[in-house]
Amino acid sequence: MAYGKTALNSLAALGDPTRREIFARVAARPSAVGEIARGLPVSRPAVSQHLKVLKEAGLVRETAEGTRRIYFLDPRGIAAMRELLDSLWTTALGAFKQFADQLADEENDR
Amino acid sequence: MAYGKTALNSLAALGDPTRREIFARVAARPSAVGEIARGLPVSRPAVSQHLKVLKEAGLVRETAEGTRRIYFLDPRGIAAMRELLDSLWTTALGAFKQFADQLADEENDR
DNA sequence: ACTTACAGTAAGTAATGGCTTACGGAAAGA
DNA sequence: TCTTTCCGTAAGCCATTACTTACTGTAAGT
Repeated sequence: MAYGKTALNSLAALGDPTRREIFARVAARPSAVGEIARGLPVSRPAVSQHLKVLKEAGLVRETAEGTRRIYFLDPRGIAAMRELLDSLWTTALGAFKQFADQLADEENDR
Repeated sequence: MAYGKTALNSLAALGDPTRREIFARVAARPSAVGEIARGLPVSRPAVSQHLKVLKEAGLVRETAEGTRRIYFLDPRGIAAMRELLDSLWTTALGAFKQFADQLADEENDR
């Protein structure tokens, strides 16, 4: 529980391939739901549902523009994931260095 | 497709809680499958399956040691995720700024 | 007021994914 | 070679969830 639930939810939200694709499109450029759905192999309501998950995960936000809803990246969610990853990265580097040294020693022993 | 799909896949691999725990244990110290499974609420084959996913995501690698398979982190996967997140961070800030400016303009128009 | 365009929600179905048990196979020791 | 230890794979089960169609609602134009 060392990390925020937000970051963990974000990771889980990216578990679905379709949702990853939607996320990538929103990341490329803020867009309306219809635009995002266009070209995707799933229906527009499906995209709406995915966007809801991404929103609850803190990865995207929306703003109304007429009857259209423009979705764009939420910096907070991205930041949370970055922090989580940075923390993992630190401990991982330490462990890996130790392991690499050990491997090198075993090489020298032959 | 502006970003590497591989890195997104890596992030997705960390979506499952059990898989995160396994990844954390491997991150803490390179270990064999049996060691990792010990203390976990799932069976050893389940751990094997999770490790397979993590491996395909480029997050871990393995080396044989007798009949044991030692799993350790793959720094390249971690690095790829960091680069992706850094890139996302930049675009997220841009999208958010654009959103904030737009809101400010609409405020002024009233 | 009527229509059109856009999007979220409900409900039911299909598919995915994580888990288990059972099995097979390679390495090391007796 | 026989046994033991370690591990990956196969098959099937079950809970979750992703998807579709149908519906409702809101904003804007005519």
